[in-house]
Amino acid sequence: MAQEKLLLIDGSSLAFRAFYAMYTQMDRFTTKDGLHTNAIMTFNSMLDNVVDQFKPDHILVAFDKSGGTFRTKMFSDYKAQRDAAPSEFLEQLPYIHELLDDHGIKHYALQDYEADDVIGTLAKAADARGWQTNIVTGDRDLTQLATSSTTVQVTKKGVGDLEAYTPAHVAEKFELEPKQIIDLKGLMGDTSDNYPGVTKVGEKTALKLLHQFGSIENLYANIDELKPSKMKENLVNDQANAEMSKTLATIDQAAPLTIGLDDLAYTGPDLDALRALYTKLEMRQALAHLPAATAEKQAPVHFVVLTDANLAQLPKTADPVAFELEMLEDNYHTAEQIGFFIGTTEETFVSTDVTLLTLPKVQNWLGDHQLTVFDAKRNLVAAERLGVNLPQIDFDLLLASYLLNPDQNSNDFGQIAQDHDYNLPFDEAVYGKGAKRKVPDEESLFGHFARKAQALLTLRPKLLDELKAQDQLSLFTDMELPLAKVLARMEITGIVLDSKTLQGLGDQWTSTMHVLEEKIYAEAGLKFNLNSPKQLGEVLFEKLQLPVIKKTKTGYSTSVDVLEQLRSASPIVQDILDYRTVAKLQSTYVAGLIKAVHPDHKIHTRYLQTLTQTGRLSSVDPNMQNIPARDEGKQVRRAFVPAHEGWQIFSSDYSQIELRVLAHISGDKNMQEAFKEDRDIHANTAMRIFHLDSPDEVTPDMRRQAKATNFGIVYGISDFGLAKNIGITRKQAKAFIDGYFEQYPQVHDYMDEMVKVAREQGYVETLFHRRRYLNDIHSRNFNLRSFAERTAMNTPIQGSAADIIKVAMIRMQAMLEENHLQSRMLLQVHDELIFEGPEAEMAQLAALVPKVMDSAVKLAVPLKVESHWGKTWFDAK
DNA sequence: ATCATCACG
DNA sequence: ACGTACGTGATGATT
Repeated sequence: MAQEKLLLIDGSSLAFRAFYAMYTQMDRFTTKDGLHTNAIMTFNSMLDNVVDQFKPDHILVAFDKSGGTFRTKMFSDYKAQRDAAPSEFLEQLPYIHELLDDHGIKHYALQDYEADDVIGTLAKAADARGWQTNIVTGDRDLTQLATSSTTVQVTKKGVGDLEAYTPAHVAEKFELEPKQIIDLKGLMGDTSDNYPGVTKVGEKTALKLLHQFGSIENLYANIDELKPSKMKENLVNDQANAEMSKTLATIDQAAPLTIGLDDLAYTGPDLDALRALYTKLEMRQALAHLPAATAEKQAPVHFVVLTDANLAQLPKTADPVAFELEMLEDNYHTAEQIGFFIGTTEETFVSTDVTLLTLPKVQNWLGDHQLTVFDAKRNLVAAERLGVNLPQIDFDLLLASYLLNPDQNSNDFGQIAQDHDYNLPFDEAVYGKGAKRKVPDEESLFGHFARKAQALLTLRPKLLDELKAQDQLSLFTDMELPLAKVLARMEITGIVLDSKTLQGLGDQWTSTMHVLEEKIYAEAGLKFNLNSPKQLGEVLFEKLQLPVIKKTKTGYSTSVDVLEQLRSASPIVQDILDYRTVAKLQSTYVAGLIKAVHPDHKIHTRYLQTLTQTGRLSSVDPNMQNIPARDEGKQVRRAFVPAHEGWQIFSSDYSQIELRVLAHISGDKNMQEAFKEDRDIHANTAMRIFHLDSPDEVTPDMRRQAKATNFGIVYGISDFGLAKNIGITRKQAKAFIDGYFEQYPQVHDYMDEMVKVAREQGYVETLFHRRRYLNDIHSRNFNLRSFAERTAMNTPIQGSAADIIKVAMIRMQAMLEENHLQSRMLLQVHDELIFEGPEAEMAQLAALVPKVMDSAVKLAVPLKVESHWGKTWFDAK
């Protein structure tokens, strides 16, 4: 039989380390009931790490017992100087105990003794039995326990790394044996435990003495060997201290334990209990890593494999039907479709033959029922690839979950189900991840399908109730769900990319790049990797000795704002800036976009509808919302062309939508007046903050500064941020902001109000009741709290603007269909919609699109929309 | 996987 | 005294 392995954990010390390791981020880790979980989470992952690493057969976690110990009785000041543990820590301790119970790990504390003594006693017993022991602690004093079969693992900075103290390692570090560690502590004392040692003796001196004498006892027996000195005087005077300190530092290896080694057998966690605890504590990471969520360990489920012979079994029902067309990859435009399920209240029908869906019988059946899905857009696009229509999706678990709380950052079905207290294996657990992702055996796959179907039908009424309770039913039913269908249509339509045109541009940029490269190498006097900020930093700030303006945490900053300040210092700087520009265009917008073109010569982006915290969309594979719009990069837009000869690209954008939203929700009369009279809002702001009488007095520079201030206001202003942005002093920026709030007083009230609302109810809302929770609003950490406050001010503005364009998109799609136009909507870029259509329809679009967009919602100020069209996206400006 | 950088609104 | 503008995604380098 292999050697028994024992793991002893200093629970008190590790819990403390865990708490302080995440101390600065503490307020990010709280449950909705306000319980801090940072120590619990960190302790949990430390536990997983060490159990994984040492694979013990026996485990004990020892804690200090509250109240005094035999050491306090001996020396009343022992640990007396310590502050009481923070309440945020103490509230977590009971949960750490519960966590250990659920992990199946014994924990123990003994009256009058410290965790060290419990550990020391057990380690000694284990040594006697010839077991192999690892002790995990944050306290170096425990290294005195190291023996040939006991290793003391001490946490290094943070909690991730362990330093293994074997007798050999102790010898290497201190030239001492483990048992001499207590002599070391006796001489040095310990400030954290508050015992004295010998005056003026620190680690250096203590080590020297011990190398000479071996122990405190031997030192005092032979003290005459020391030449007279201040140190010797101190030693003599403090002999009692030294001896007492040594006793205090000595771990009692014969503590009267009421448990023994045989009580410590470790057989693994109670996964159901752990899952329940993790769920209760909202520990999503931990839940995700729980190995239990595999199909095998789930209760068996029933399903029927659908074939063309048993289609008649699909029952007619008025109840909701769960549906999914499953793919293992993110990109549903191209992913292999591995199967589907149709789940009714009674039975789940499954198949890997997705062509069954194309049979008229199945299509008709699907058309006759209300479908409940996870990710409507994904299913719509995938079905369309088969030529299948899903006309009646009326619930989307992913979307509903996102609206209830947008900060869920997962789109794993199992994860979302678990977030709503429904136990469903993660997709990741059933399918694997990364290179290991594959279609599982049919039994697992179909079992997973059937469980998902049940989850959908169970969670649907629950989430609908919650949406209703949060006043978000209309947001869900009338906005997000219809939008999913509109977005699916836009993604499927795609936009044609003229790769030849783009490649032509790319060739020019590539040659510019080569010229600049050579020039820069010559100026630098060496060749290096220009794309490496690290190497570039060395060249600029070490070789060329340019002044360092800013540092990043890894080295010198070489970002644009830094380089711009260095432009006059050396001609190399401008060349680097130019190189950066063309390198970016070439790699991201030429090579990158060409790589993303589908065989139909089109780009089919995917809009992420459940990602942003504000309600905006985002766009991936490729990102079509950050195509260059200014300067040379704008040429890229020439490569985006209509799908047909004689068609054009048409674009409409909201003018100043965020400031108009602000004027509306703040109710500010002065700002509303400016918009009602269609004035240039930035010039208007300039007149007000610079106290001018006429628009003629506004200089371009005043307007620029006023514009930056307007933006700053929308972002949740700070004088520092504004100062940095427009290159004025912080004092001047402060004056701008004060002036601004004087001129737009209700904007000021709005800012205060949003922060107050966030504090009182824990979240802020948009015009359409989109919600964002701001846990950090109560943080004691200035940075986190300030960030939450700015977010409270910005989110209703950015989010309401996002709501408005979403409404416009839904109406716009309907209008295109009603008017039987060939034109179609292709892209959305936050405040802008892009279409393509026959040249003959351009005039109609020019009338229709702005009308739909500016009437999407009725605000206290008008919405203004501007339109352009032309042969390419570049020309639609 | 994370960082620094830079593209967009 | 603290050290900050809001929301995103892709790239190449580095770990």
